[in-house]
Order: sequence, then structure tokens, then C-alpha cells
Amino acid sequence: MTSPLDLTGLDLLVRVAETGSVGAAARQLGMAQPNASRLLAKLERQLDLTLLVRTTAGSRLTTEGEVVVAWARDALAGVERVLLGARSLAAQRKAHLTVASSLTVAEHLAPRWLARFRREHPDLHVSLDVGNSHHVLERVVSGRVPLGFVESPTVPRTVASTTVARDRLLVVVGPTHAWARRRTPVTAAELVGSDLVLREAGSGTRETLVRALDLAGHALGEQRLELASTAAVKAAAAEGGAAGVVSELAVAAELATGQLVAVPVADLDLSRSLRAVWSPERRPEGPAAALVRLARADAQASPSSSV
Amino acid sequence: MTSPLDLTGLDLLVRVAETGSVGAAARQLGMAQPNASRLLAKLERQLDLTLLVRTTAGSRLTTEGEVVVAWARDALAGVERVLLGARSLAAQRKAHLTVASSLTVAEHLAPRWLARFRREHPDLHVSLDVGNSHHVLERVVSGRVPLGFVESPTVPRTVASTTVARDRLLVVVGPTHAWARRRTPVTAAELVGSDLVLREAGSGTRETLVRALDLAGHALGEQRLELASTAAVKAAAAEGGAAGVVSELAVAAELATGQLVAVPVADLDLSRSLRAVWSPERRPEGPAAALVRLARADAQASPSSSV
DNA sequence: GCCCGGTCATACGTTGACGGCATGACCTCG
DNA sequence: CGAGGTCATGCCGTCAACGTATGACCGGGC
Repeated sequence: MTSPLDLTGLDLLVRVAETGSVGAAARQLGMAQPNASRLLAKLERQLDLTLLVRTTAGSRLTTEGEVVVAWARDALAGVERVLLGARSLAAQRKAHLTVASSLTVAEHLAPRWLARFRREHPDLHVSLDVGNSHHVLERVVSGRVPLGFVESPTVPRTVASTTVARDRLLVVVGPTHAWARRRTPVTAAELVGSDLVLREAGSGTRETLVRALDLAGHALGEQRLELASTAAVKAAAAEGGAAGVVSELAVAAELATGQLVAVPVADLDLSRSLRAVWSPERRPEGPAAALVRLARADAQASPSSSV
Repeated sequence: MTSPLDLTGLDLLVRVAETGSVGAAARQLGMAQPNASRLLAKLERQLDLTLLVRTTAGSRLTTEGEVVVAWARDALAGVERVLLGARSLAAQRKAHLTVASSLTVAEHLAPRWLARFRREHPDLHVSLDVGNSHHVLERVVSGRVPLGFVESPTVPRTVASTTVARDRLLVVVGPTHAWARRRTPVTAAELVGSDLVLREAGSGTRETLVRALDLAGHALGEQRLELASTAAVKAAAAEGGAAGVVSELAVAAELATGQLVAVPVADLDLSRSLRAVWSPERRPEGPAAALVRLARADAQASPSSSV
């Protein structure tokens, strides 16, 4: 709880593991060697562990140090994704390739694509233009952007598309909710009659749900609790007595740790496809085509699980 | 590169997303509201993005803010795993349940188990005792520890065991290595005749390789490059011209981003099982049994992919 | 044998950043 | 129209982190 939340020490530790030297690791990070030494000592003090064996000819990891390094690499990769993604959001100006993307894709798939893409084309700056499905399609047909990704169940005939992955909406509740231990599926009628927390109207997730309910002959009431962000929906569902409806991609981690429980649902088809879309006159080529390939390959490499 | 690596701002942002208020988020982190306001402004400046729409009745996320929050949640979960894991390594004293674990299990599986376990039993302190396979077995048979996890191909008859997951060693090379584009499997003979980077003798990974080679009628030479940590092996393989041999669990992330490439291997069975082991007189019960259940469930939920 | 290049730790002085408090502007609700 | 909530700004003190300088130690080479 009262943790520093500063990863510099862990970054340093990982580099010590790779180079075998505190000084070399310090140079990689552009800091002076004494600071690195101090920082590592502080890290050991805070974690109450001895991570390194300092010899006068370098430093080696202890067993515990190795374990911590493995964990730290994951954590650092996570913040690397944040920073890389943020740069892709910001660098509209100097971007060589701009791709429009719906929220679900940007939130949960784009980080891996960006990391991989950057590695294969280190000289190319990719920029993300995030908006709802309508926004993405508009950008593509207007030619402002050569490629887009949407999670709509259908796309208009004005654009060409290919499915790169599949997605599914889940009904999730906190572990204390009555539905958490339920084994018989919840019906669509029960769903519309219960307390639900949802994204606001206009979100792709919400539209998919409304459409599925419509096909089943049901309609959402008006008294739903609407929240501004997916994070808020998840937090509300985890805490309170209401059920949330979110993409399976958004809750993989929470399901794994048990913070949220998925409720089986009958009568409703909540799956949808994630599509790459482009203007028919401008078929993706070069980097854009590579990105589509990469996205499809990534999706089938990890069908549903994620971070 | 020149990034702050301080996640407090991101943590704050996530909490703003959940609560809808900068002040409330600040209180959750025990900081004063003005500091939170400043920190968020700084974060926006550093990322060159506008993440929040501050109204006088609270703060809502922009679209870009939502995306960043989703990424940040992953990153924060990663450092949470590090901190939780470190506590489990350190708190030998106040632990209610101590489990011995080999390196591979501790590095790549334990974080998820610990997070999940902590959620189901918040009052129980679990401690990790990490060592090589021999160390784990010794602790179990001597009764110092009620439960252990090892990745040995076989276990002695003095302990009872059950397989909770499977694992496989991979031969990996950097993308520039000649084997990177190879489609025909590498033979065991080629393997022993090539430049290899390995963990030092005594590691479970190394022993598994030696055993597999032995069964195929080959033996490792002596001139191998030995490195102290798995991280060092991965770094050396990614950079240089040598091939590395590591657990698939250790390189899932690098394979996904293309930093490393797996080379197909013929003639060798490099798979092994990860087993929970315990003293026959002391069958796991209560929390220990729950941990075994949890481990097995987790493994079959995500067969091979991971963070 | 001796010295040079490498390792890591300690000491010291400065500065810059962060935190807390006080204040002000603004909106909403009663 | 006031009360309670939101967020931003300004001021100031303190502490922590940084860079430089130095010392102890080991190994390898000429």
C-alpha cells in the first residue's frame, strides 16, 4: 500500500542481471554508478530481500534476485507498453502510418501490436487515432487514414474489411453477487430485469448488447446506471450488487484473480468480430498490410487469454 | 528512454477513472488533493496528451484517457505482482503457509497463484521458499514445508506428487541468427555442435536438457558459455549469435514481440511436467490443498500463453 | 612482482522536486 | 442565495536524490 511505485530500481536490477555489473547497468540508464549502488541497496531494504551478491569483479543475482528479476521484467514490459502506446496517441504530427481504432481494440490489442511492429520496423512511427466505431469508419472512408479497426457486428458496404479476431461480451458480477455461484444460465429476460452497469450510449459495447437483446425480443430499460469508463464499470461491478457487461478482453485479468466472475447467459449471442477496415480504393500495402497480418497472427496465437 | 518510470501518476489516473473525482482518488492514495492535481497535469504534459476533462463537478476521462487507463491497469497489475511476490519471499517469519518452489515455477507461475490466493484468503500470509529441485525436495521430506513445486522429469518415491502443469524447453535465437528462418528441425547433433548459452550446472533447465540429450545419445561439450541468470541467457541470445535453451514460460513475451525466435528441434523430448510434491505422511489440506487446486485450474485455463 | 583497469561502497555539498497548507474560482444542489 | 462539492494556483519548507570525489578491493597483463 505505502509503496514507492518507482520502477527505476527494478529496471536497474534487470539490467544488472543482464550485464553482470552495477556500473554497466547504471551507464545504460544514464545514471552515475554510486546512485545505482545506492538505489539497489534501497530496493533491497524496501523489499527486505538480498537480491545481489556483490563481488569485487561484478555482481551476481541470488536465487531470490532471479525470481524478482523475472517478475520485474513483466512489470517493466507493462509500463513500456503504456509509454509506447502514449507516444502513438500523441505523435499525430510525425507519424508515418496512422491507424484509426475503436476503444476495445486500442485498449486491449494495440499494445502488443505496437510493440511487435516497432521491433520489425524501428524507423516507422505509428500513430493511434482512437474513437468510436462511427468515428473510425468516417476516417477510413474520408481517406484521412489508410486503415482502421472496429468491433462492430457489421460494417457498411462503403468499406472493405477482414476479420482479424473475435470477441465476446461477458456478464460479470462481483464474487458476492447472487449470480456469482449460479450454474444455470441467466436468461435475457432476467438480464433486462436486473440492475446493470453499462457504458454510456454510443459505445460499441453498449450497441452490441442492445442489438443482441433486440434479436432476442428484449429491450433495455432506461433506469440503468451509466458510467463513463470501462474501468468504472468494472470497479462498480466488483464492489456492488449490480452486474456489468464488458468485453472478455477487458476482464481477463480480473477473472483470473477472482475479482470478477463471469455469469453464463442463455438466449443471447454476444460475440462479435474485430475487423480491419479500409477504403476499397486504397487496399492496405506496405506497413499497413504488415500491421493487418501481424494483428491476425497475434489473435490466433493467443485465442482468448491475455495479460 | 528518458522516462520517469514513476507509476504514481498512472495509479492516480486509474483511480480517477474509477471514482470520477481527482480529490477522491487523492484520498485513496493518502495524498493531498493539490498534489494529485499537479501530478496529473504533469503526467499529461509528459505524455503530451489530454487525459481528463475537468469539470467543476468532477473529472471525466477523454477517449485517450480511457485507453491509457486500460494500459495502465495492466502495468500496475504487473508491479503489484512484483510487490506481492517480494513480500512472499521475505515474510518467512509471519507466514501461515510456506511453500517451496523451483525457479521456473516461482518466476512464471507463482505470481498469478499468489494474487488469486490472496484474494480468496486475504488473512493468510503465504511465503515462497525458492531453490533448485533438490532443495525443494529436501524441504518437503524433512517436513520443514508442507508443499513444494518442482519441474523435475521424475521425483523420488519418498514424496507424493501430482502434475499441475506441463512445460517445455525451447531453443531460441535472436532474429538475426541463421536458425531464425529455419523451417527444417535442428537435430540434436547440430545442437551440441553449436554455440549455446546455458544456465550454470545444477539448474533444473540445464539438467532437463542434459537428460534429453543423453536419451538421444548425445552429450554437451564443455566449452559452453554459462550465464548466471535466465535474464542474462535471454539477453545474450537476443543480441548475439548463440542459441539459448530456456523454458517456454520464460520467453512467451519475447516470442510475441519477435525479440526471440523459437527453433524447431528434432530427436529431443524437451517437455517436462511441473509437479506439486508433498510428504506422504502429510497430505495437503486446507490452504495448501487450495493452492494445489488453484494451480491446476490456472494451468488448464491458460495452457501455454501468458504475460 | 607491480601496476593498470575494472569492480563496488562511502562521503559530502547542492539543488531541485515534491508535499502540505491556504486560497480562490467555479458549479450544483437544496 | 448560501452550503458543499469540485479543481487550480501560489508560497514555502524539507528532504531526497544527484554528481563529484575518493577509497577499498580484486584480477589480469607486461
